Amino acid sequence: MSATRLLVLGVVRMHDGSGGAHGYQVRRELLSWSADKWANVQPGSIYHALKRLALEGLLEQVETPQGKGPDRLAYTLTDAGEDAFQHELQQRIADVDGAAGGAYEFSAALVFITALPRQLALDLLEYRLVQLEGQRANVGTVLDKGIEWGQPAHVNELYRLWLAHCDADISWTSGLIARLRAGEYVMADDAGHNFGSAAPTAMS
Amino acid sequence: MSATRLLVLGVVRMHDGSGGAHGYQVRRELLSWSADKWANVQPGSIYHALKRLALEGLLEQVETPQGKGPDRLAYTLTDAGEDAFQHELQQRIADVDGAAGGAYEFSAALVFITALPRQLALDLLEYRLVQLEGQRANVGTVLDKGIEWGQPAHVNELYRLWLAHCDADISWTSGLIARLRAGEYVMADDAGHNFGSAAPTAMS
DNA sequence: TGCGGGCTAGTCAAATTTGATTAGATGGCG
DNA sequence: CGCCATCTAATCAAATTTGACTAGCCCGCA
Repeated sequence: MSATRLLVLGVVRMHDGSGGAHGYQVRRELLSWSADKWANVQPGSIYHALKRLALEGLLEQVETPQGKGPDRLAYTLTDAGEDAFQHELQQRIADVDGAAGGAYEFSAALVFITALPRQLALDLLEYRLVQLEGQRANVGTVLDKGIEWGQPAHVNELYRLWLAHCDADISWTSGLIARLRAGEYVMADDAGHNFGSAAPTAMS
Repeated sequence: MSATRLLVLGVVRMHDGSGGAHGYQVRRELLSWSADKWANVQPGSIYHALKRLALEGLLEQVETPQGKGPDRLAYTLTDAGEDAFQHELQQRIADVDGAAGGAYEFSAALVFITALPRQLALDLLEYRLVQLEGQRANVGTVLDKGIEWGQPAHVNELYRLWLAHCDADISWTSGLIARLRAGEYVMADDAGHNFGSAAPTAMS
C-alpha cells in the first residue's frame, strides 16, 4: 500500500464519525498538512485512491444528503478498511523497510500514531528502534571495511549519509518513546480521545 | 527530471568512452549500486528513460558492432545530454528542494559528484549548507512556537523528526566539504580522473 | 546429446501518478 | 445588477512506473 493510500484511508477514518468524507475534503485536509510536499499527494491520486479503495471494499460510498453544488461522493470505512488501516499503520511504524522513499513513507504513518493504544505504539516503536540499531550496525560495518567491492570510492559518502540518518532516527525514536511513556499525547485508549475533530480546518 | 533519469544519464555518460552503453548494462550498473532499493529503479523504467532521453535528444543511438545475441541498442551522450547532466547534477547538489522524496533524490546526484571539478563541488555544497541551515531555522521556529495552527498536536513529532534529519544533513555536508577541501576523492579536474572505469562490474 | 538452469536483453499490459482543465457556486464591489 | 476572482469538486488524457514475462544463448553435466 502506498503512502497516499494510507493517508487517504486515515483521513476518511478521521471523518468517519461525521458521515464520511468526500474527495475534496480529503484533499484539503492533506493540503493543510502540507502532505503535497512531503508525501507528494496530487489531487488525481487522491480521487484514484478513493475509487481503488472503494473497489477493494475498504471504503464504501455513502448517501450524500443532497446534490447542491457539484457531484460530491462521500465515503466511509468498512470493517475491512479499519483492519487494513490498523495493519498498515502498525506495519509502517514497526518496520524500517530499507531506505526506499526514506522518511516520508514513515511520516505518513506517524501522522496517525494516536490512532493506536499507547502500549501498542510503544511496543512497535521499540521494535523499530531495534531495527534501526541493526541497520546502523550494518552500515557502520560496511563503512569500516572501507572501499568494499568495485564501487566508486565516493559511495562511502553515501554510507556516511545513511549512517547519519540512522543516528538521527534512533535518537528521535528514543525521544518519542520517552515522551509517550511520560504520558504525552492523547492516544486511542485515553479518555478524551477524539481522533475525528483533529483540525478546525472545517468544511461545508 | 526524475532521479531515474539522472541515474540513467549518468551511467551512460560513464560508459561513454567505450562506445556507449545499452539498457541491460545500465541496469546492471544500477543494480550493483543497489539503486533498485534506494532509488526504486525497475527495469522498465530504465528502458523507458533511455527511449525518452533519446527522443529528447539527450542521448543518441550508436551502431552496435554485430547482432550476436538479443537486440542490444547502445546509446551515447549528445552535447545537449552532457549539458543536461551537468545542469541537473549541479542543481541537485546545490538545492535542497523541500523534503519530497527526501534523501534519495539527493543520493542520485551524490553518486556522480566526482564528475564535477573540485572547486565547483565545494561551492555547490557550501550553498546547500546555507539552505539546510535556513531550513533548520524554519523548522526550529515552528517547533518553538509550539502547537501552531489547528494541526493535531502530534505533528510536532513530524517537525522534530525533520529537525533531526536537518541536523544530520548539516553535519554530514560540513564533513564532506572538509574532506573535499582536504583533497579527498579524485574529481573531474584532478590528474588521473577516470570516471568511466568506476567498477570492474564489467560485461560482455 | 539433450536438457535444466541461469544469464543476457528487452518488451508489454496494467496500474498509477501527474497536474492541467472543466464547471458550478459564492462573494465582493463598483 | 454585471462581472471577475476564488473556492469547491472532480475528471481526464498523457506520462510514467511496475514487475511479470518472452526469448535467445551458453554452460555444465548426467
